[in-house]
Order: sequence, then C-alpha cells, then structure tokens
Amino acid sequence: MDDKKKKITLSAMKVFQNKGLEKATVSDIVKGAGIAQGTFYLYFPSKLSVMPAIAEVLVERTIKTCEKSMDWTMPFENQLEHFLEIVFQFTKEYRDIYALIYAGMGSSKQLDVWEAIYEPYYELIGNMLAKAKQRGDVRDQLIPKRSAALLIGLFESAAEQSFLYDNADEKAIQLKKNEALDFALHALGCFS
Amino acid sequence: MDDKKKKITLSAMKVFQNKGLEKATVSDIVKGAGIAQGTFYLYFPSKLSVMPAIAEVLVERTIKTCEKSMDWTMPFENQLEHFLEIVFQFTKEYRDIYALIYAGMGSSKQLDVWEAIYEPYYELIGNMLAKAKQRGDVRDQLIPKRSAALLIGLFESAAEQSFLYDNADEKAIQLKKNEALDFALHALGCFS
Amino acid sequence: MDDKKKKITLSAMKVFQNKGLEKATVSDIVKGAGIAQGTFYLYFPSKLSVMPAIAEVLVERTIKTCEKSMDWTMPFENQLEHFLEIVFQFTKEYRDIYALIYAGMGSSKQLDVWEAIYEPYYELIGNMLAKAKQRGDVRDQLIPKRSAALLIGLFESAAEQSFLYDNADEKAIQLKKNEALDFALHALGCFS
Amino acid sequence: MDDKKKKITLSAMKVFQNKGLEKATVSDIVKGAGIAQGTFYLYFPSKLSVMPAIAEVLVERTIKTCEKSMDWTMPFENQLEHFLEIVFQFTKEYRDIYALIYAGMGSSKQLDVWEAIYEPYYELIGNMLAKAKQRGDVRDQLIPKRSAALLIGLFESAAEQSFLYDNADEKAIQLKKNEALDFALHALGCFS
DNA sequence: AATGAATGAGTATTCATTCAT
DNA sequence: TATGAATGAATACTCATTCAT
Repeated sequence: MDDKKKKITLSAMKVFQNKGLEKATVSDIVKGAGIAQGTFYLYFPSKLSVMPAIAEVLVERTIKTCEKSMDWTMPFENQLEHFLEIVFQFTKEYRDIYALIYAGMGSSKQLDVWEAIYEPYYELIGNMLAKAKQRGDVRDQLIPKRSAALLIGLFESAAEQSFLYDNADEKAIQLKKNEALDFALHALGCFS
Repeated sequence: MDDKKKKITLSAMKVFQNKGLEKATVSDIVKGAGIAQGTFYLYFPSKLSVMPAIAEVLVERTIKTCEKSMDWTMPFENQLEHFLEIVFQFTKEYRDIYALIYAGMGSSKQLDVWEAIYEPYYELIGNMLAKAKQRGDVRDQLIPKRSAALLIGLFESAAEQSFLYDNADEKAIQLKKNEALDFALHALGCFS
Repeated sequence: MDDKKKKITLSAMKVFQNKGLEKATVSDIVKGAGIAQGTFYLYFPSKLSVMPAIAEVLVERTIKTCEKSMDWTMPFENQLEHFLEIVFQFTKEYRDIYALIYAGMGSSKQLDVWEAIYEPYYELIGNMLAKAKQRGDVRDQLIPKRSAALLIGLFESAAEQSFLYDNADEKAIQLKKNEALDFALHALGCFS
Repeated sequence: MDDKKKKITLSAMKVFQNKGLEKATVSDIVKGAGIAQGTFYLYFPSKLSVMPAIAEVLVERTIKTCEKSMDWTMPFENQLEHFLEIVFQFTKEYRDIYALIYAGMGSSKQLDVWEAIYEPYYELIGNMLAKAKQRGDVRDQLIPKRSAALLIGLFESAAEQSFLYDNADEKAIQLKKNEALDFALHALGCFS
C-alpha cells in the first residue's frame, strides 16, 4: 500500500477509536498522519471511505497474529482455544472500531469489497479446520471453509456479548470463553 | 409506551434505515412523526438516544413473531429451524438498522441499558432450550440461557454474512442456512 | 417584505458592493444584519439567491427617486434629461452591484423573476413616454412601454461606458451625457 | 497569441460558459486545454485574469464576423440591420460569458485594459457610421465614433433584454429587433 | 405539553496556488 | 518550459438544540 495511504489509514484508526464516527474529524486524522488537509482527499474520496482500508488492516493483523502465535502441531482443541483467545483479545482492543466498520458496511453497497477483505481470514481458519479434518479431530462431513465463517461469527459474537454486557468482570468473561469453546467443540464434532 | 414516544421511535426507525446515522436529521424524524421540532426533546434528550427505543421495538417484534408462529410442541429440530428462519428474515429486513444500533452501543456507555433490552430475547430462547433439555433433545450439561446467547449470536452472524456476501443469491442463502442449522444442532448436542 | 428579509437584503447589498461576489461571505452579511448565521438560510436558500431581492430594492429606489424628483409638467426634453441624470447617478453609485446582478441573472434560470422585478420600472418610463406622445412631444408610431426598455438600456449602457472608460473625468462624462441625450431625442423623434 | 495561451483561453471560455464563474475550476480549464495544472500559471497569474483574454477573443470574433459578412456597399439601413443581427446572434451565443466579463470588469480596476480591448470594435462601427455620414445617410452633426459606442450599447441592451425576458419566443425577438432598428434609425437621423 | 423560529458552533470539502523535479 | 503532487486557507451550509410563546 502507498506509504501516505497507510499513514492515513493508521491515523484514522486511532482517531475513530478515540472519538467515534461523528466526533472524529478529518483534521484530526491528517494531523495524526502528518500531512496536509487536502492530501487526504488525494487518497480517499471522503471521511467514511477510509473504513474498508481500516478493516483490511485489522484482518491483516489478526491473520499475522494467528500465523505467528499458532502452533499447528498442537492438539486441535488447544488450537481452537488459542484462536478463541485471539478473537477475544482483538475484540477487546478493537471493538469500538469493529462497530464502525460494521455500520459502514451498510452504506458502501460494494459488498464484494468486504468479501475480498475477509476472504483471507476465512481461508486461514478454513485451513485450520481442514487439517483437523484430515487428522480426524472434527466430524467428517464438515466443510472447512464454510464452517470457518460460522466459527468466526460465533466467537466474535461471544466476545462482543462478553465485553458489551459483562464489561470489566474477568470471571464472567472466562465463563463466556469456556461456554463458547464448548459450544464450538460440539458444533465441530470433536466429541463424537 | 407513550403514544408520541412511539410515533417518534417508529419514524426514527424508518429515517435511520433510509438515510443512515449521519444523514438522518431530527427534522426528518419529527416530520415523519407529525410533531414539532421541539416536541422531540420532550421525549428524548438527543438524536442518538432514540437508538435504545428502536432496539427495544426490534426485540419486541422478534419475540412477538417467535411467540406467534412457534409451535412449542414441534420436534426441537424443527423449532430450531423455524427460529433460524425468523432470524434470517429479521436480519434481511432490518440489517441496516442493526448496524446502527450496534455502532450506537459503543457511544452509550450505559451497557446495562442494552442488557435489559436483550434480556427478554435471551430469556425466550433460553426457555426453548430448557424445554428441549427436559425432553432430552439437547445435551445434558447445556446451560439454556447462556447457550441461548451463543445460539442467537451464531444465527445472526450467519444471516449477516449471508446478506453481506451472497446478497441476492437465494441458493447461497439456503446453503448458509443449512450449514448454520447443522452447526447449531451439533453444538447443542442433538446428535449425540 | 419581512423585516428580517429586508435587513439581510440591505446588509448583503453593502457587503457585495464592498467585497464583490466571491469575497463577500455569508458571515459578513449576517453580521451586518445583526442575525445568526443559520437565520440567513431561513430566508434565502443560498448566498447568491439574495441577488433578486437586491435588484428589487434597486428598482424600488430608482422608481421612488423618479417619482419624487420628476416634475411631470416639465417639457419632455427636460424630463428626459432629468431621467438621464438619475440613471447616471444610480449607475455611479451602484455599478459594482449592477454587474453582480447582471452576472447572477444567468445562473438563475427563472427569467420570469427578473421580468417581474423590472416590470414596474418599464411601466414608469413607459408612462412618461405615453404622456409625451399624447402631447405630441415624441413621434406618433412610438410604442411607449417597448421604447421605454430600449431607452433605459441605452442610458444604462452610456452610463456604464462612461464610468468604465472615462472613470473620474467629469468633462468626458458630461460629453457622454449630451450625446446620449441627443441620441435619445432623435430616436424618440423629438426633432421631427 | 502564444499557442498554449490561446488553448487556455478557449478552454476557459467553454468552462466559464458551462459552469459559471464560481463553479469553474482551474482544473477544468487545464483539462480542457490538455496541459498540466502548473502550466496555467506560466501564462496567467490567476483564474480571473483570463477574463480579458476571453473578452479579446469575443471582440475579435465579432469584428471578424462583421468584416466577413458585411457588404459595405449595401444601403446603410441594411448594414445597420445586418449589424443588429450579428449583435443578437453573438449575445445569444455568448450572453452567459458576457455577464461574467461585465462582472469581472469591476474587480480588475485596470480600466484601460478594457478600453484597449473594445477600442477596435468601436473603431469598426465608428467607420461604418463615418461612411454613412459621408454618403448623407445619417444626420450631419453625428460624431461617428462616439455614436458607435451608444449604438453598440443600445443593440446589446436590446438583445440582452430579448434573451432575458422573451427567452425562446421567436416572435417577440423579431419584434424587439424591429423596434431596436427603428429606434436606432431615428437616433442616427436616417429619416430626417 | 407543544410549538417552530432562531441560534451558532462545527467541519467536510474544495481548489487556487506553489514548487521540487 | 512543463509537470502534477502537495498544500492549507477559507467558507457555505447544516442541524442539534434551545426557549419564548
């Protein structure tokens, strides 16, 4: 990605996170990026149009974290637990901005844009499930890539609920994690 | 709910749906509600504060639909499938506004408000699972109410992904439904 | 005219005169009118849309000046000369703003608006010519109202040229006046 | 004129005509001229400074049209009518841009610039009147060059009024032409 | 309770102009 | 000469909110 575009994206991420969608100003963003006001519009047509670029960064980071920290030789159950941890960690850190991205999706009717962004994420988790399937750790009929999407959705929902309702309560969060993991293990047929 | 408050809420729902969070104006809302500009502020302290009332309406409608159309004597699998249909239907119709509510949650730090709103929804689905547990249709260790939250999250994610990525393709949507149902049935231990 | 609308119009006139079309700001205008920024837009949809209201004021003033200072019993030649003086005087005072109105006409494609504004002016001068015709001071075939428009156009052109090219030279201006008057007297058939 | 300068001028003419003074951008102009943004400023110090060059082009074209199509041996009345036609035609085609030039004159206080530009136009029509005078077709006391300015002003006013008020009505336009011609013929003493 | 005219703070966006190449 | 990326000042307009009636 173009250097300036990247700078803008990262600055926008911080600003949106701190101030929310409406309070965030382009002025804040360019100040953070160290560029002039007008330069912003050479790279993005509007304030909201930075959203997909931010989503891309988040997906990249999630994938990178998974790839770096995941030990593919671990028992599948441990892999799943580790992935759950990552999802909770990212949700905690970026939940505000996820909401904005989510809200921004509606406006931009270019759905294929979003699909392209999340594709590598589904691919990665799909691969994890495929390997587990080869090893017989999950049920036979499972379609790895498609289940990956459901799994990610499940974990993200759980994390979101966790931070939304049980906010600072560490115990409740741990409980939620256990339940989500149990729910997923059954769903994937790890106990059959 | 007060008649005027209800009018405002319903009008706001339409306006937010059509115009999005930022383009929607209080002026639009009051026009739709047939009241004066100032009257809005007798019922809501700010534009965004209508959001919880809208969420409440959506939850009410979902619950009412479930209660009306659900046959609690059906086999559990059919109940689950029926519930899935309802989630997909509501997501399709209200997905734009769900996103706004979701994004609005972040701003309003009164998390207990949101919890209170969704509570009856979790209660309803929790009851469904509880009955299924009594009949031995789901696994023994399952905690009905807590699994309800995960189940709802799963189905909503699936529906959201469906309408986000596979937009108008009826076939893909059906496939997604089947997978989500299968995923849930395993998760709930219906096959063990 | 509404009191606030009038205040805005008069303030805008001054501001446009002093700063020109582009340098004039709505902020200047409302400051001069002693109202809030937003109030401007309750009365005019845009900065340029004040132009017709300004034109109306100018026409009103011209007419009022004619009516007050014109002695309808004077010999026609003297009446014409007096009218010429008035045109030169108004052109000198308002020439900058006339140019803006003129330029603004193009944008506003509601030509009937302009016609309605200038109508009473043509009416007034038309009446002057009609009376002169009755008295046999101008040629018989003359159509008063239609000639009025040509006469006004001629005098305004003359004045405009005068102040545009011969700017501060009082002698040249006097010469121009004489020629314009002579030209008009011949055109109206006062010498035949 | 330098080739690039000419290109810029012609492009600016089109852009100003289509978009008006404020909406027209240097970016539009250079795009139309097929040159780079910065190149504009090698030939003109500012956006508005193109205006005199445009006026020059218009005067040139008017003169060229007169010289090409005018038969100086025709009876004077016919010459005058032909000239009137040309004025109406040019006004119709360029009236939007005339207004801008007119408005632009005020800003640029270099009045001598404008005088120099229009000088050859007055010269041309002045010559026409001088010849007519020699032939006894107009009154004796007439000062050709000075009357030329009044004549041009009269015809331009008539045309402007015509297109401003009677816009598309061909009949009304014809009527206006007849009246303007009659007015001018009397003014010039062709009937005495 | 209801009104709606008035407010005025707030900002995305534009674009004339510059300047390093 | 020519370029066009970068600049950043400048402003029309919006709209949530208030308050006198």
